[in-house]
Amino acid sequence: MTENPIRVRFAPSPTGMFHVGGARSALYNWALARQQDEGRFVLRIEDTDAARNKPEWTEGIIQALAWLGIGESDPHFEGPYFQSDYAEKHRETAERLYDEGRAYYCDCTREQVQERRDNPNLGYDGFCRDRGLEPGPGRALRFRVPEGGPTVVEDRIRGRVEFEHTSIEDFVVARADGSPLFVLANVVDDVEMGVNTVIRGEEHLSNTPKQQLLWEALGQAPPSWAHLPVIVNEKRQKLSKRRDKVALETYQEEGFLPEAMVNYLMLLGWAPGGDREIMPWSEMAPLFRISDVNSSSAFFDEKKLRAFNGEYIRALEADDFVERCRPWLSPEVAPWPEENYDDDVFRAVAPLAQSRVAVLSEIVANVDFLFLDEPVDDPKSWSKAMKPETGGPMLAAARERLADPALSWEPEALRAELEAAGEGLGLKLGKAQAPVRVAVTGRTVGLPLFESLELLGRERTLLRIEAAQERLRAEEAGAAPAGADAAPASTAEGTAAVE
RNA sequence: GCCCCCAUCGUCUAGUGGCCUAGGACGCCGCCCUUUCAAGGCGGUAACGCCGGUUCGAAUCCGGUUGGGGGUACCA
Repeated sequence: MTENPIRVRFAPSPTGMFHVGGARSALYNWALARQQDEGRFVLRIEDTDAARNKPEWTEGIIQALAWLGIGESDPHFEGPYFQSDYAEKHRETAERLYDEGRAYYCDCTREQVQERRDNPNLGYDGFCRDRGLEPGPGRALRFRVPEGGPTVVEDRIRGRVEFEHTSIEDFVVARADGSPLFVLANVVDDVEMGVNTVIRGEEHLSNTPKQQLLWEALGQAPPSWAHLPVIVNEKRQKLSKRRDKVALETYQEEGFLPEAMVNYLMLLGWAPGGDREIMPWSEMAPLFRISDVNSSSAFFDEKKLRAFNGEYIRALEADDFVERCRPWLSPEVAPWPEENYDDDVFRAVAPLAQSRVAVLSEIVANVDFLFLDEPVDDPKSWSKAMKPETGGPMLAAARERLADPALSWEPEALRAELEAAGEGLGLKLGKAQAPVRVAVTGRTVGLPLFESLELLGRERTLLRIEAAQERLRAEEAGAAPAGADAAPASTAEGTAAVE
């Protein structure tokens, strides 16, 4: 027997941001569509809510999908379709439901329904079921839920789920103005587009019996359903736009690699087996089985995502890493004056930074000392490294040695000089390098120091050490003898600002 | 309230009656390496919610319970 090729769909509504849950859902759908030669991933933009819909939001959806590797260039991709283009079909279908007695008009207001029902637990009471109301102003169209029995949803993740018809109210399928509701429009479109497999979030599970009833009422065999577990925050609540970090775009801006994001997202509810987690999409996608997806909710763990991202970054070819960093180095966003930037210098340091960044945006803090006029002022680093007993003396010793014009300005020699300078003060290299590092880069942590100095150059290195010495002297002169912890620091900052 | 879903380390998961004194990964902790920080290497911490059944045998099957979650719109 030959199976019909799978037709899945991804049907986001434009909201101005792309939800990570939607991203996972899209990926699962995409994996399935690509497993069959004729498999199709249908993109439909559910743009009927004109009130909150902007054209650029649709573009955002397409771009986000493309970032994930889902796009128009692939033959498995179909669309995008726009729900708004099918408005006529929606209305026709609503009429048809009415004509065939599967739906009826209702003029009850919410208040009337509420007053009438004896049991506040029930929804609509079916008051207008047999009143034979004609279409007209103020009249919504309600689906006539069959009297007996349950509707059984066969879910490929959850198995058999039964909904007694007594617990499904006669739901509205079209508003009084004739416009269709999600529950109807969604089904009509799926029928129209030949969708045979619906994979979506668990929040839609309770819509499913209603939609299945609709498919049947339209004389169609319902699709194969699969409801994915919700993605939750640390408090185990569904990730919400309002309170959680859910926008794919945000992760992209921070410098998460799409490969890492895709890998991580695939693992939220599913595992390829064999104790493997880091796996490229090309290997992962063929292994994906919808029936193997977990049914319990999954916490979106950014820590683990970062770990994955770091792995992917480290695995990048050196040149690729440089290219991927570019967006954070561009003049529009970089903190340094444009003319200070030197691409050769960046290419030279990049390999040192590659194992040190978990997300690409961190590249900036790693290399900014090379392009800034002055190193950043980080008070914590300063106070930690510039202890009175060691800071000044170490800077002085370092300056003297590094100023020697005979010194060859390369890492090994620089190391030897600083080591010797430290020895003279009874400091091991670990301690000795700290004041120099802070004087030159502004921070206690960073790239390997001697390579950094080499790239910075003798002149700028010496200038920065001298500037730091000056600042130290100013602090000593200005520091109140009774000064508390915070007092010298603020004085220091004030001094630095004047410079 | 009502309908529905879910339940293995802190987290994501492996596990579909014996291979489990429960495996991997992230996190966390320790050690090594080391010019800082990373990276890397080595080691450690830590889970089958609870109560009953079924069975020679249960993380795996059944019932209950507790606890989470989703949905309850003329939103999508």
